[in-house]
Amino acid sequence: MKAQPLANAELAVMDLLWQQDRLTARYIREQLYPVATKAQHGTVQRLLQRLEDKGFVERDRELPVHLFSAVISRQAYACSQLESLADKLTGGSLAPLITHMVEEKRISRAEIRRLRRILDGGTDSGGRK
Amino acid sequence: MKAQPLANAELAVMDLLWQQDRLTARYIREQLYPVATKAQHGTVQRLLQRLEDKGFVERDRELPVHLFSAVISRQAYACSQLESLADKLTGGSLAPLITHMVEEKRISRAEIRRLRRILDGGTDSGGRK
DNA sequence: TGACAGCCACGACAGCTTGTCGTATGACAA
DNA sequence: TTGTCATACGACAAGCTGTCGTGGCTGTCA
Repeated sequence: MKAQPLANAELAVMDLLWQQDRLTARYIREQLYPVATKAQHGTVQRLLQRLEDKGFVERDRELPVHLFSAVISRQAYACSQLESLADKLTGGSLAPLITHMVEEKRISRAEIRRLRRILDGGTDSGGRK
Repeated sequence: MKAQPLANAELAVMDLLWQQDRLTARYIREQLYPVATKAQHGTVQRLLQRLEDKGFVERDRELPVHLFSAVISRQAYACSQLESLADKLTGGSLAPLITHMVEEKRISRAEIRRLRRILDGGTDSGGRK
């Protein structure tokens, strides 16, 4: 799953959809523009439509007021971004990235412990590429 | 170190500078545009100048033909991109990213072993945040 | 010295994306 | 019928990216 990157305003919309599924455009507008002028209706609709075009958002057209929901999860998106980062910079491998972060002490010990626990779980279940 | 993202053509230049330090603009042009028309001189110069403005590249003006070199390493750049990715998507933590990748089996067992070895080294040396 | 080649500096431009706005249209209730 | 709300979509400015062209400087060679 190769997801193209999201721009800022788009990410803000996705953030809402990742917090709560099935939102109306109106609710999203209220969150993003608390003091809404008239025009911002259209802005949010535009963002939602583009996100739908890109395959990030799905809309339920049952009711006249559509309900929007995220197609891919935040973690799946983050993961795909991480993969494309690794592809571009380190030949697809995470090791050089993590190595550098550990050497530069940009990961706390707590985080390192947490990561190790995750990786320990990873080989138990017989990870196949 | 918060490095802004690099565009494709810029990344191609950096790739060359990460492979060999101290290159002339001419050499870079020959690599990027093997069948160079006249105009591509300027293109490469432009890219190099923008990279210099952004702080990615340093130029040695000693000789009339400048020598260019990368200011930040590939790994440092990759690391900063990874951090900004984590900041935007997972509150700055790597754990959710890695968790998802392990669960979805997007990391091979060999890679997991390699990562664990890196992390084991990380706590020995008493990592301070 | 003069002509020429190679390089640097920089202005300019088209194409694309992003965020925004305005308008047209349709559904529905008072 | 009129007003309200939502969708659909055309349009646009701003920013970034990749590209090109021109002008100016420096060095070499006849």
